[in-house]
Amino acid sequence: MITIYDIAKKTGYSAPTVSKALNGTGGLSPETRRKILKSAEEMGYSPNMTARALSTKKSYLIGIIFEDLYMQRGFEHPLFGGVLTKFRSEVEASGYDLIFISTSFGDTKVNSYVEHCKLRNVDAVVIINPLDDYSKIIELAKSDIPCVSTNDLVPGIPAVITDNESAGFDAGEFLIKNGHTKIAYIAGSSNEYSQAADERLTGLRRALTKHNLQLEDKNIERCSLWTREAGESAMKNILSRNTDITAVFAANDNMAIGAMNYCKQFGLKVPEDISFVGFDDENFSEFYQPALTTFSQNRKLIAELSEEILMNQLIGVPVKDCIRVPADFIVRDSVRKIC
Amino acid sequence: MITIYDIAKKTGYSAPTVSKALNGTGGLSPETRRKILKSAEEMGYSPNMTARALSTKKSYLIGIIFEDLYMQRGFEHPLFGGVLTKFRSEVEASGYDLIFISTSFGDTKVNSYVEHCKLRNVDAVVIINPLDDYSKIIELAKSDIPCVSTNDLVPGIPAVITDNESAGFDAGEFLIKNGHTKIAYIAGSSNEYSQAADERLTGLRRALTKHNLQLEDKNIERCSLWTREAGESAMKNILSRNTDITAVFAANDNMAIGAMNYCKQFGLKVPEDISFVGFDDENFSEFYQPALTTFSQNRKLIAELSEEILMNQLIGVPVKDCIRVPADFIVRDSVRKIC
DNA sequence: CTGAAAGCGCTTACAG
DNA sequence: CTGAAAGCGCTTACAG
Repeated sequence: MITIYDIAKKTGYSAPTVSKALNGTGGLSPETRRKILKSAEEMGYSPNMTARALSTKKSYLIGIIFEDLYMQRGFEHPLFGGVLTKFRSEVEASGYDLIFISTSFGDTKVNSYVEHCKLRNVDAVVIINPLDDYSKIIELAKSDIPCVSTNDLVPGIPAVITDNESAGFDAGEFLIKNGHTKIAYIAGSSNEYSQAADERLTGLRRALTKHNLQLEDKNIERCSLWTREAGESAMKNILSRNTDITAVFAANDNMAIGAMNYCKQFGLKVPEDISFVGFDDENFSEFYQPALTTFSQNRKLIAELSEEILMNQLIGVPVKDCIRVPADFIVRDSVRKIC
Repeated sequence: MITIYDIAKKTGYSAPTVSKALNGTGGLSPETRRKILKSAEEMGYSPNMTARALSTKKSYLIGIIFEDLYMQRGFEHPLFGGVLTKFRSEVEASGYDLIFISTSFGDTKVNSYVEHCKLRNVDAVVIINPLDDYSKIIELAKSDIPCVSTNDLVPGIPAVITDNESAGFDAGEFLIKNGHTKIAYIAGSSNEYSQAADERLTGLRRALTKHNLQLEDKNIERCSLWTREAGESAMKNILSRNTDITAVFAANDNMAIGAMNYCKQFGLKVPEDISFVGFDDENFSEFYQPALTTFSQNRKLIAELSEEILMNQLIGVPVKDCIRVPADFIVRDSVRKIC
């Protein structure tokens, strides 16, 4: 490993001068700067970020909070995986590296995101998806570490989130346009900070209201999970109360598929007897029979905008509290037009 | 931020003594150790890994090489995403953090994995999938940085890889058992370091030979990519030469689906007229019509074993050059039994 | 059992 | 324009 002292010795300058040449700071003469840079190049010098970080307090490290307890899909999660892929390429182009932040770190019993961030000296963090225990995110929001969130709306943390309400509205409009009036809604849980399920419902309601229709309570089913099994049991519950619905908006494709499977078992044909709209555009959704009509969240745009927000915070430019990103509606074969 | 000097001042001991207490090193009296630990706890001390790394040369950082130029699926890649998910949890339990390593780093024109590793002082690196330019991996293999690879076989780097040949053999046996004798093979490219496609072919050949059958050259199609489109054109080429094959082993599900789509277009029914076995068990494969018979690579085991190999290298325990991990065969509906 | 000294590789005032 | 000094937070010989 070659250091600035090696370069200093070789060129006859002092270490601080070498440092300034390398960083383009300080009023060095063009000549010395050139000589130092040339030697550095020849000697194959590369800086030690650890030492630099220690003295400047800037690590060029961005922490990633990425968990998926809940869908258990890890990096293959239909939204989070895609966001991370694009976020990584953006951040690397800006000269930062990505490090995973957890609530634990080996035997040093770190027990919070903030602590792990301090430990590693990260400059900022992107919250792609946190654990269920939001107290640790609140703690992070209150710290002085710049953050951005791509899924949750937490006070004090700028967010870039899919415009769920508009998507819900679009789903409603589409179903109504296709002649459906008795519509059901199924979704997983939401909480104070993660409200996608509620927002999609609000949008759906707005569309129905606009057309003087109603979403009856008995046609709404909320589960704690967002799994296929949850979709199945939600559908079962709805059909046990009410069999005259003609369409279902499911808040994710997983649940849609569980629900459609149940309908088929129940003796209903999809979409002849009952239509479906999902959410997420999982890569299996085009292959399900019938191919599922759904929404694709704009993962790339979410990643780009959140990276921009982080970088702006790092240079002190004010940022918006929350940017909503439209989802793309993908029409396939799971909705039937009824006259 | 509170440092060991703060603890030193508060307890009346020196910084080195505090350091020793915190690390459990040096022959401190139980009493001082207890007092220092207690104060550290009370003051909410957490160590600065950057400073520690600078003085010890140990960062507790594992570099991840993860690219997917080739399938363009990023973290959603059917093999790599799952390996990374599990690898991360293993490594974190061992007290290490994960950082992404690229061939570039901002304006400091880092241009190699080794350089990026030195920059960040990583203790070891896991190669989940590199870029096509293997010279940079060779350079890494020659460096003194401990590595493990989960997909490629590079001299000097221990590897944990799916037992592709056995899987190919199993695919062959299964097809033969179901009465197929005219079998085709389609796959993407391979190279010196990444030989999955060749290995699967070797296994298939071995099964055929065992039963005195032959895999004719005109029934083998190799593409540069592993995409759906590649599968489609491979199938087209084979059918243009020879229409009496009854089964195809495709080296990944993507290609299998492209090929099946082409067959359908061509007027062949799957599996009535032509049977298929794929590889990877993508999450859409169960939904394709017919549901695809395929292999699932054991991502969790690959991750566990490779983490173990890395940790062993870190403590100087000798490790194996290459461990092969069996893939699970998943029988669905895409192979027909012909009498 | 404890601490003074030096060092890890770098940068930032400050002086000249 | 250049360099001596001090410091970032920690650890490792070494001395007592």
